[in-house]
Amino acid sequence: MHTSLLKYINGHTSSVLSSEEVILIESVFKPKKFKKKQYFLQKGDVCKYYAFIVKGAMRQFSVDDKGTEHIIHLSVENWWVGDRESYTALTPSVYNIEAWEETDLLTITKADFFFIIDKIPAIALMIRTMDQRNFIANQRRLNSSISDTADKRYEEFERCHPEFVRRFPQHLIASFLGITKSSLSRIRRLSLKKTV
Amino acid sequence: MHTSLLKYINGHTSSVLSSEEVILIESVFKPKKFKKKQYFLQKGDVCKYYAFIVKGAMRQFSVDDKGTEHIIHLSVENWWVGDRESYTALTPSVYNIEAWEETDLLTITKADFFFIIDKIPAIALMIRTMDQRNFIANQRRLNSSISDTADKRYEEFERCHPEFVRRFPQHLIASFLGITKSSLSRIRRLSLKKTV
DNA sequence: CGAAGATGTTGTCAAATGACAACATCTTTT
DNA sequence: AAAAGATGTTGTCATTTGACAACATCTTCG
Repeated sequence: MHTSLLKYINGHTSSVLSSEEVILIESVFKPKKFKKKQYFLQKGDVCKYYAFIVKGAMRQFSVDDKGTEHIIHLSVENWWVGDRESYTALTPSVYNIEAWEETDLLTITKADFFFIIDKIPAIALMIRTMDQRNFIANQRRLNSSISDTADKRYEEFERCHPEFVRRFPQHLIASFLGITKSSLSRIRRLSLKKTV
Repeated sequence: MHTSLLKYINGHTSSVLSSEEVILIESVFKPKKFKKKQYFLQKGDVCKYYAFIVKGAMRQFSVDDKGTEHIIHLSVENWWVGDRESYTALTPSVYNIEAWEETDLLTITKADFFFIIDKIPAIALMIRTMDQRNFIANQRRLNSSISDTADKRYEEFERCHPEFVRRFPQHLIASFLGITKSSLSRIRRLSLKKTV
């Protein structure tokens, strides 16, 4: 169960984890299984666990006054899920996180995470790299959301994340891009005409 | 010149910097002055320095095919500026960073930054906290950009960053929010009618 | 002072998008 | 198999926003 996580950690660092480190890591990450539609986090609750996705897919979303859902993140294998704000500040989350497929997670508490950050240099490095990537990805998404038109954003999304287009239904992707499902449907029809 | 930076670093950690650490920090951060409209980073160049703003204000923006500028960040005293992606990957930046006012910076190279991260625990902690905050801020901005209407986004911006509204012209704020200056002008007129 | 530039508002029109609903498929559940 | 639910498309109409231009201030700089 932990092998994909260990690979992930090693992938972020030049040295290899020692066997003591591996044991420590395996002791703090608790495997949990989620069924389709099962919630990992519900709005109003504190996010007690951060989690590494071993297998499956999840979505993080907010719900506005009108009851409309807005997709914040779509995540699959080898990604992390959790609400960082709630996790570190211990405040009630404004987001929901739900399994979209049968999902295997490796969960870790805040205390354990802080503990292994200090104990294992590779983890500290991994976090820095993760934050790094996240920073850049968010920057790009933000840039495209204020700079590009909806059809360009979708085109870009399709190009960068073809597996997501296959794996998540269209209305979730529309919501991720900040448009309605009808609008995305029309954008796709028009872009088809162009290429044909 | 460095006092505001030292305060900033101490503000992120419970312990206080030792005098050796202070000397090391002062040796790697080089003060630089920028005049209004002077570029700190130009699209196509590698971002060789990250910088702490001691005094002044800067803007980071992209320019699209049509020549339209899009504000990515507006930054003032006690904020950091730089293109993290270009800085760490040493790739040409797609952004411009320009002084909007007379600005005093404390700049640091990537090599020096990595060096002091390993040497000074408080710096490592500061970076983690910075990334943390950035992560959360970006998450919120992203959430609002896909969930809220333009008038709500402006209202929120005004509420959270009143000093920015005073300090930067309206068309930059419009661009930051992802709308045109005309549109923002109209949104403001309508919101005035509501409150009156 | 006068010219040039920056900033902000408004008008007009077109394009993009949302809201809402109906409908057709397709999948899952009972 | 039948029913229920999820997904995706399309139509209609209203609203928002963008594009573009004109204009009024206001500031900056020679």
